[in-house]
Amino acid sequence: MELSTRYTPQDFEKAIYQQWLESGAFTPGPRREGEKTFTIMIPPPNVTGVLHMGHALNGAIQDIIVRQKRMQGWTALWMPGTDHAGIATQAVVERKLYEEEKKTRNDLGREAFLARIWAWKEQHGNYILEQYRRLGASCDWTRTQFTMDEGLSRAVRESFVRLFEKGLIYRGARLVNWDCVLETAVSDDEIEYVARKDKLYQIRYPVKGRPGTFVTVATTRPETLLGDTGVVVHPQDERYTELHGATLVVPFVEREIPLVLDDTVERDFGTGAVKVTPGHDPADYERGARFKLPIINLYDKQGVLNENGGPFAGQTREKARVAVVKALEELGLLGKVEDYTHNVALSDRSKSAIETLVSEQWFVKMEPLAKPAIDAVKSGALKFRPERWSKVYLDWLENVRDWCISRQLWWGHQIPVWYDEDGVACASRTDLEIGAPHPQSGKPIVRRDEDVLDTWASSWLWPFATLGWPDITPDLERFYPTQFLSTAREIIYLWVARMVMAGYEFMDHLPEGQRCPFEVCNVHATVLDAKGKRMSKSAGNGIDPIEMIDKYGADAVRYSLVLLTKEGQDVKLAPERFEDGFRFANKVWNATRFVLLNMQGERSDGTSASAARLEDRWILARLESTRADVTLAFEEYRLNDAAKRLYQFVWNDFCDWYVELVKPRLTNANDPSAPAARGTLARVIADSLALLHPFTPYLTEALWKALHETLGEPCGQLMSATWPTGAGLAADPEALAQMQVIMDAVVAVRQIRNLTTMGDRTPLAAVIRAPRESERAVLEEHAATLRALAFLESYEIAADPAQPPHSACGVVGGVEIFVPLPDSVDRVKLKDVLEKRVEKVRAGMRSLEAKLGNQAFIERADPEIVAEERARFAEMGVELGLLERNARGF
RNA sequence: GGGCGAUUGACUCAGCGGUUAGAGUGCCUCCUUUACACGGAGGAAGUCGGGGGUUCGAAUCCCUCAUCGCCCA
Repeated sequence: MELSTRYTPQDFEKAIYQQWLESGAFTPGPRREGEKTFTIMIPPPNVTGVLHMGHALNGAIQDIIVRQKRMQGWTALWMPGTDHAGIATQAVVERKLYEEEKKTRNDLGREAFLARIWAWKEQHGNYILEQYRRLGASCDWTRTQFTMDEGLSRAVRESFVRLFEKGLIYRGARLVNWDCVLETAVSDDEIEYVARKDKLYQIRYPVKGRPGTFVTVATTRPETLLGDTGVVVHPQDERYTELHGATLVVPFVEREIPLVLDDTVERDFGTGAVKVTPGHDPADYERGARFKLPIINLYDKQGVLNENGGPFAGQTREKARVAVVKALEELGLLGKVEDYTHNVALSDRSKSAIETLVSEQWFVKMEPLAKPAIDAVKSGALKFRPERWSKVYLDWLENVRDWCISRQLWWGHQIPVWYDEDGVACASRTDLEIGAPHPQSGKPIVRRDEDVLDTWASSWLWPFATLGWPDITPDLERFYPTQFLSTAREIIYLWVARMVMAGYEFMDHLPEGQRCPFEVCNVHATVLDAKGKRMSKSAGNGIDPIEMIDKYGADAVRYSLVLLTKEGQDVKLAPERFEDGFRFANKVWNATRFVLLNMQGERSDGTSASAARLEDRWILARLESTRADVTLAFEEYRLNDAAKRLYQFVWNDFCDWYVELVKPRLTNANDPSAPAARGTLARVIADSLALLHPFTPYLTEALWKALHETLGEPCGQLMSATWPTGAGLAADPEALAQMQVIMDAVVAVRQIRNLTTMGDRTPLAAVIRAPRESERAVLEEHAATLRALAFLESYEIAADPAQPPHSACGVVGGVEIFVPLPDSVDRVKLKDVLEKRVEKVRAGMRSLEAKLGNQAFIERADPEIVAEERARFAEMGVELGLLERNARGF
């Protein structure tokens, strides 16, 4: 296979993905005796979703991990799917219906409308999963799940009925967040807070029986005064002492309400008097409950004032606000009106202001479910990465509130509850007929609950419902519990905590210790834009991952993201950052190309060839330490460390040094060490491709094939190959130390070349003074290597040779390298360099000297450290001596 | 309002108790040497946000302040 000189991912990514799919390697094979399974459940994206950079990052993380485990021989499963995103999807289809046909869902009726949503889902619902494929995701697509599919639906119903029967589900009138546009309750988590410039209105409440006396309160929502049932002040607030026990009168509706003493009031805020509207504010609701204040509901489902609105009944919230303010002004009850910026709660979906109101909803009692989920983290059964997120998780669970699970929507799992004529509810695993007898009361069933369940009421079952639960299927037994979950921080409560609760609650066929749905919860970085702001659709500052994949290739996108994100640390991302990964991919491509061009159709065993030279041993030792480091990093899910290590190995060790070292051996046809060089090249590049494969799967897969074709070796695909084991490799500290001497010497000569602006090719002679046997022996033995890399024409190595006249000097440890220069070359810069280094080493020695002269250090520091510092001091002394002597020599 | 994180060369980030503080990009000089100019060689560039403290020793631990940001309410 001929490789182009440039890395062009567009040429092969699609074909390789197709090859993987056809090979069936994404699907775990048949069950094997003693197999270890490794499962990742994808956080199911919304069916309406479009891949954003957070998905891309998270997708890359999951794929990298699952691919590496697969290569290590685990039975690896990455389970894909989508959720039905109740409100979001219904809203999309409703909008479309209105735009195209000017119809509402009510025009169609429930059944016909649901058919429309299904049709939409069939057509568009796979979009985001297709995008995951572009990324290279090795999900088992044969198992793709959707939360509205039959399997998940059965699980949802089973879980509901079980909780209902246990008394953990109840119906009650509670304060809920109401979306007046979509006309449904929404959970706390479907709300976003937006800072908005508004007005703070002061309102004066007349005190009953004391004309001319008022209590002034401040509010941003003056229309809610119609629902006020009290005003609170702090008992110690002297401004109100004489009004204790007074009764106030709500304007317009003439309701008499008490002035209540409450020591939780912040005296310093505003006027110190606070109106209480228990029907429409969560804090007021609690306060109202404590003082047994009545609850008045002002609004209907659309946010229009009802009969309790007195003269304002029939107006919308917005209109009523204006009208109330105007009327207050006319009555002289309006005080100061100030500009005020505060956070307004908006519905995620409709972006309308959330109204808080009391309504009948279904709730799940969370406290009993939370307990095992708390223990899971406390006992270490579940670990967060980074660890600090466990605190966020625990805080939420320890203060958990009951979960409002009913939604006034059509798209979703309809609540499996039926009522008899008295309104007695029962939950059922099978549908009940209207008219059939109620299982408890025996009276005829008259209706089914119309509402559907919150989407999270299905996705919290994801880790086991996707594996077949409520049946205890072979898949469930094989893949549950899973090992790794990776997600965004904002759904730690929404999803992660609930999945853990569900695991403990429903996996009761397993012993307690095996119920937690995953061992590790990885909380990935948040992707910010170049200015450090969160990427969002509304801000329009997002970078489209697919656009980046088109431009740079999926491998570059994956690698760049991982290179950029240290575990969980937020990342500022500009589109140009993807060039990092692209350049690296190009480097890998060309390094492999170099190897292929030099192979001679065979793969000699570089690791045992007698002609192996120092650089061969060195690069193999570097390969081994890289392999070990990368493998360990994977075990600890430190992908950033692994990616950086590989970058450094491939680019610096292999390309910059080894390939250059080996070139002369390859071009010389008679060099007996050429086969060893070729063998080493093949070994290193093959292992490098394998180690890189999880990060850059497409590129390495393509190169793997090319390599083996060139070698004439049969090979399977890389994604199914074995993770490098390090067989035949050794740490070889001797080779590492010896190469270091050579490399330092090469760099010293190069520095001289650059400083004297002599080109790389100008032939130079060198005289090397190496009084120490250890260094001299290495330099003598590998003089040819040094000569080749430093482009030396001649060289002389001795313990104490004479310094040639008019020469430059480089000092490396105890070694001096003299390079005689033509008279035309100005040596001033060389002197500067030496003097600068003298200063630097002196400074280093001064601080070391102070340290070693400090009695406390000698006595209290670790003796090993003291010995090390002494040795370092001595070594620096040697170097300083040489530097000083040579600096003086100018 | 509560919690968390960040602050290290021009930029993006590593380093988290003992280094003469690192990398990539950018910048400067040189090099078209047959893997790659999406390249190679060399170089300049940082009092590690401010102030206290702990320690023989602090970029690293503690306190505090400031700025930016994220999550939650």
